Amino acid sequence: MATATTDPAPPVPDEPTARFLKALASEARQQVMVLFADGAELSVGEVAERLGIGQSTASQQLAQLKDGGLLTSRREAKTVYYRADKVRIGAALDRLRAFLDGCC
Amino acid sequence: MATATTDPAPPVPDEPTARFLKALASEARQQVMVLFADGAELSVGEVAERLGIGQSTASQQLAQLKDGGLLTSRREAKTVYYRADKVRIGAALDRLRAFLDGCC
DNA sequence: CCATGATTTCACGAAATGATGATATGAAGT
DNA sequence: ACTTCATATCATCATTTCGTGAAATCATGG
Repeated sequence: MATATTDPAPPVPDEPTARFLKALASEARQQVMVLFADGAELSVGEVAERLGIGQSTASQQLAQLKDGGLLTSRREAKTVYYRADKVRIGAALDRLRAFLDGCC
Repeated sequence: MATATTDPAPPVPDEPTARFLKALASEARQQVMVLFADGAELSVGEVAERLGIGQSTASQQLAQLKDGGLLTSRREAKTVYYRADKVRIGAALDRLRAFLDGCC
């Protein structure tokens, strides 16, 4: 059989897509994303500075965007550089389209 | 000139796209959307019943989804029928892709 | 191993969002 | 006009999210 016993109520869209949507559904995080145009690579501190927000705030937003599959991070010595993850963004958009296609 | 005096800080993605994202960034509303598969047309009461939520809650969720461009409504006598708005959904996805394309 | 620089994690108050019941609006039918 | 049914709006409360500063972690250099 394909599934087990109970079919435990699918999360509707899959978890990754849900996280993608939540990550992007905040104007603050949308503004963060804009900074990463043209494959720009920015550290947490730079993001905080450019947006005029606290450094811990920036760190959390970036983490959520990374969790949502929009950013990747790379550590170089002490500083962590983030950049847009084109591949996963594309995949997320495809999943979103698939969900909307399949649901309506 | 193209713009006026101050350039009042662009909303980042346009308003409609922002509303689209916010509307979809809630698991409750995602579950609502699933009900509208295959062009199904449902009244507020039916949505409330199928999800086991209050009638006012359903009404508000549907309103937000409509505002986000995912649903249309049509009134027939006393009852209001909602259904998925394929056209506007497609447009929203295109705008979202454009934003993500242009920003990263 | 200690000091430093950068980021992450934590706890907290403030603001936004979510769900609910009660009330109001709208559309028919009598 | 009055009643009824369905939906929308309102006031309220519980939950979640957001932003901040303090403390903890992590990686490096001396």
